[in-house]
This record gives sequence, structure tokens and C-alpha cells, in this order.
Amino acid sequence: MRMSELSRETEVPVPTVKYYIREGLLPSGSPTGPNQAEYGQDHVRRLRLIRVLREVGGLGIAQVRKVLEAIDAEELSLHEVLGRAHHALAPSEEPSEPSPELARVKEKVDRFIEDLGWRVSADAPARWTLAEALLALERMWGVEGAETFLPYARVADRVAASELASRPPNGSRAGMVEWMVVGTVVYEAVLTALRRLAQEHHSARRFA
Amino acid sequence: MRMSELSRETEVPVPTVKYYIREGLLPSGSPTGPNQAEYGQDHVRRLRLIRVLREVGGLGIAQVRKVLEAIDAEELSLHEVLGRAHHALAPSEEPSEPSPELARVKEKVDRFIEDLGWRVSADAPARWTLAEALLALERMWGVEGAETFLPYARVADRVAASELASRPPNGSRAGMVEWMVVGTVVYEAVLTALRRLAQEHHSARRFA
DNA sequence: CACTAGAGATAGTGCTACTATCCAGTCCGA
DNA sequence: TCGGACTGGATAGTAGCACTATCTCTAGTG
Repeated sequence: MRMSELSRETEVPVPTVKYYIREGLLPSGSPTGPNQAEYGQDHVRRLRLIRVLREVGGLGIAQVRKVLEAIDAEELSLHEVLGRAHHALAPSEEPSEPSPELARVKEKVDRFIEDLGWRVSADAPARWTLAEALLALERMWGVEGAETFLPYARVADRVAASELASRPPNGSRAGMVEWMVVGTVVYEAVLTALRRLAQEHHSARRFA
Repeated sequence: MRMSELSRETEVPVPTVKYYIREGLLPSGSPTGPNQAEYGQDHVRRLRLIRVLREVGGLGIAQVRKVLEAIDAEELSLHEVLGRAHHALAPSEEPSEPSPELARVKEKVDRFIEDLGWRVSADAPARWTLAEALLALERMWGVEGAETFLPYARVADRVAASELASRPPNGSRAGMVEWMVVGTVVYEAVLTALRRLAQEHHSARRFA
């Protein structure tokens, strides 16, 4: 398969494919001459994966690269791959110098997670996301304490438990890794979209 | 309060405040002279709201403006405000010319929503989000049909029902509207973050 | 053997969210 | 009352991102 066919198959413009290769998201084809190369089904799949992460997951190129690197790291356990993917997906890394206010609510969040009995790494970026959300809620509505999160935590726990129990159609390690990572991203979008639809449904029943 | 004080209070740089005023996100202060103006608590609150939508919700300036316009539209019912906010939040509007493939899965999604008994508007952007997600799942793993979404739909339904039943600390219409819209955005981030933590927890138990 | 197509390198584009500079006017302490 | 810091408003500049266009040289094709 030549590049133009790869492009047609995946509906990605040729210059964009070249760009992805330059950026290291996509391996170059196997050369068949000084200026010809051959692409295969692996390229199609990888390209589709990139587009899903970009368009459904809304990730930036740098994030996509990190996710792909995690997927490709054969020496990592599934748990480690998922952890790396989570780091890559996070909107907020640990701030270099968090404000005292933020540090304060972060402690509340940490204690909350502790109380749930969840064993998660101390540097999980989601902790900071929660802290920022809680700080905003405190400042604007005087919401006190992370207990507001409890119903969401229960729901998240149930969802995650059933997700981790599910298996991909293709049971190889590579297939499993892809399934886990893309599942995180795609079903996140699904859950968000469904929550909005459900909100509209209940809002109609209540206010309209 | 002068602009520099507003800036200090909210930790938003002065040029950025000016920018928000230019862009119509923030009303200008009441002038006390040819080049002096006075800002009040309303400005502080609105500015914080803008930052929450930007930083926790990850919205762009144009999206923030639409959300604020919905909040300010006194003549709309709560249900209408929420609908407008959802439109503003959506990553994907209806494509001008959807591919036949996408249109096909969109029909599956519509039927799925119908079967749930949810009454949501036919042009809800979340329908397209779901269609794109389903198309990606089909193409990469041969997932067939929107029934994959069922567990998520049940969870979303429960979450939304309890959310719509909750009341803000401040019960005025303006307070209620802010609460609903910001709640949509902030608790979405919360739910996402908690799902990731829960995934890590279960992944550790299973794979590590 | 003209001509389309391909690969790779380099440079340019359009958009977004700020950020910097400038200016005339104002405030305020010595 | 005067000088320096500060103000609001206008205009221009910047950095980052995700492509997109162009150029050059080479390969295959009717």
C-alpha cells in the first residue's frame, strides 16, 4: 500500500500523514527504493488510533505521542501502561508551586481517597484535578469538604470495576493494551455525552 | 475596587482582565471619570466563573461567551438555559455533510436513546459524539450496536437524576442557573477524574 | 518519454489566548 | 504643586498548535 492509498483508506490527508510520521506518531513505511515506501495494515490501524485519540478523545499531538509510547513499551505491565496513559491524558500535572489554598484542598482530596480505600499512586494527576474542582466549588458556593464527591465516586467505582473485567475481542497483549487505553478515552467521551443527555431528559421532566 | 485590586483578588493578570472585557465576557466597570472605573463583587464572581469554565472545564473563549450569554438570558427557562449550555459545551456540532458511515451509526444511537425512553431534542450534539465513538469502536474492534453503552447510560441516568434534584445554596434564579451550568462542567471533570482513579485502583488489584 | 505520483525537507498559514506597548489622564505623598 | 506610579482603553505583537503548501528529486506507467 502506498501513502495515497493509506490516506484514502483512513480519510486522512497525505500531508497530515507525513506530519504524523515527522512527529513520530506513525512509523515510516518500509522503503522499496530511494523515494518509495510500502505501508501495511499496521499503519492503517495506528492511523485510525491516532484519529480516535485526537477526535473522540480531544488529545493534543504531544499527548497522543505519550499514549502511543506507553502502548508500545513492551516491557511495561498492563497496570503501568494504564498509569502512563493516565498521566498523558491528564489536563493538569502537579503545579510547580501550588497556591496554599490549593494545597489545602488537595489534602482534603487525599484524605477522601484514603477513606474510600482506593490504592492509587500519590502523584496521580487526577488528584489535582479534583482539588481544583473542589476549590472552585468552595469559592463559589461555599461547598465544604470532598464528601460532595461521594456519589460520583461510587458510580466511578462501579463503572471502572466492570470495565477492567471486560476483555477485548483480540486477546493478545498488544490488543489488550490498546483496548484498555482507547477504552479509557472513548468510554470517557461516551459517559460524558450520556450524562448530558440524561441531564436534558431529567431537566425536561422537571422544568419544562 | 479598581482593576488592579480585581486582578489581585482573582489572581488574573490585568491584561487578561482587559482582554476578557474586550471579548465581552466581563462587563466593564462603572466609570468614575474619563479613565477610571469601579468594579464590584459581581465582577469578582463573574471573573471566577470564567476561570472555572476555562481551567476546570477546559472551554475556549467562544464557548465561555455562549455559556455566559445563556446564563444572562433572563427570558429563558431553566431547561432552555441548560440546553444552550450543552450546545456551547459540545465538542462536535452536527457535521455539515456527515459520511454515510457516520449517518448509519447515528441512526443506531438514535434508536438506542429512543429505547431508553429518554426525551431529548433531536439536534442534541451529544448524539453525534456518541455516533463518532461508536463508529470508532466498530472500526477498531468490531463492536456491534449501541448496546455497549447500556451500563454507562444507566449510571448517567442515576447521576443526572440526583444532580437535577439538588439545589444550590443560593436559591435565586440567577444562583440556580449558575449552579446548574457550572455543576455540569465541574462535576463532569470530577466524574472523569474519579473514574480514572477508580480504574487505577482496580487495575492495581488485577494486574499488579 | 511525457506525465502523474511519491517521498522527504522546509517553510508558511490560520487560529487562539493571551501579553506588551503606548497614550492621555488621574491620584497621591512629599 | 509636582513627579512618579497608576488607570482604562486602544493597538499591536507573541507563542503554541495542528496542520498545509511548496519544492526537489525520483519512480513507475501508458
